[in-house]
Amino acid sequence: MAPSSAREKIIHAAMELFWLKGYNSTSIADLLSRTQLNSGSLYHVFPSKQDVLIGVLEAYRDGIEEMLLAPAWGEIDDPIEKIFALLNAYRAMIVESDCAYGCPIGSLALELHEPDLQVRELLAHNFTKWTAAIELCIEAAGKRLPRGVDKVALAQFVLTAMEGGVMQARTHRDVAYFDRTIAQLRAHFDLLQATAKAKA
Amino acid sequence: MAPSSAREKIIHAAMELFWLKGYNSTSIADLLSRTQLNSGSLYHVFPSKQDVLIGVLEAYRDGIEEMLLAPAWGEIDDPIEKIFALLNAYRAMIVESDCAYGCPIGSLALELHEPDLQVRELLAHNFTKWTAAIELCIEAAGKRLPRGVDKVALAQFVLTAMEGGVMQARTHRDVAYFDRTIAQLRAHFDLLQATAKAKA
DNA sequence: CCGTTGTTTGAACGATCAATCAACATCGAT
DNA sequence: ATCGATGTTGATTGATCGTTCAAACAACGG
Repeated sequence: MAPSSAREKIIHAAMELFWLKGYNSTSIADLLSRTQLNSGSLYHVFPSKQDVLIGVLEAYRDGIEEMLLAPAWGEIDDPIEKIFALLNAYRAMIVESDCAYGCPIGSLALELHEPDLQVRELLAHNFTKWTAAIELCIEAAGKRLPRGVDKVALAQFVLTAMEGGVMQARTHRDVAYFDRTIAQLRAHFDLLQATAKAKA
Repeated sequence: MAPSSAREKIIHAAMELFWLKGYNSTSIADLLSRTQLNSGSLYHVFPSKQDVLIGVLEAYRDGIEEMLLAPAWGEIDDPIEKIFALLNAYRAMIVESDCAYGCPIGSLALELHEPDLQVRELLAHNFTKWTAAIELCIEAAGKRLPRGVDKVALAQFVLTAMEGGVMQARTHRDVAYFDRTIAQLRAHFDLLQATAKAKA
């Protein structure tokens, strides 16, 4: 690990702390003790705490391919299996944290009740990039899905299932809630594929 | 409106403020100015801020029938339509708040990162009562749904769709994201009903 | 009228928060 | 060696947070 700049250190620590404790519950002091920096250094790089958040959201946005999609997909080729492999990566995150933490973007999206325009747009952009990746999978599935299917809506539905499943698993501290949600989504995809086949 | 007790005033104000601003961002001072009470009065009724939260979650839990289900269902009899009528009630909440606020329980569930056991159990209980109501609808739908369908999982899937749809609508400040999610859920129910019919 | 019990008052407390800034260190360029 | 630019130090600030408590007040039975 190369000696990272103050900026990188802060972003790295903030990504973890915001995920663990949320934005409001993470104090500047938390970030300083974690990074071994002083407040002046932090404020030299980021004008305010919100700018740290913006940096974090930009890092998630720019890293979605290599940090999330690539590790989740590995050698998987089948487009529909790629969707469920991504969902399985979230499952692993849930299990790893004993059902305490879920999707960092989703948590922030619900925690920040009146975010600035810039923050809200970054949250939205993160969601959009996520669903765009799913959309590509759906497109690649081609004729296995019915002709008339709304690809945008279906991709957003996958995100919905992930976020809703994560929320319930976290609340009940039980992955089974996530698993049942994904099983239902799988059933939905199976039904779609069956109808596509029937019409062919 | 009868002269309510201090306890009722605080719970009422807290339900609104926690919904609008979240738990952490709502200060005791906010509650006091809203209720025109003094801090001593509040702490005479609730030992701590967390006890206010507990009171709020109990109020939601105990009021789900008459505050949520009854108004949403009105004169609707068809069990499957009752499900979508409930979802439509959430849609109305989203629109009314200009896509700023969603499900109060879901927001709290994601905002509180390390809640006490009692708080977590109350959050979970709220979800459970919600899905139990959906489960009754699914059961009432009887043979319109396939025999082997997992009723518990399907009910939780409805909650998933609601929470995920609300989250996206809030983040994008656009109800269309909620609508697309519900449309997908409707498609899922339609497919289930079609297969139930085909097998009959 | 007194005494008792239950409730309200609101100033005050210590903790913690995000943010500041004058002084200081580092270092490449000249 | 000197200088300016760039980055760092960390004590300090003022605001706000949840919470406390001695004193005052209200209601009511005896």
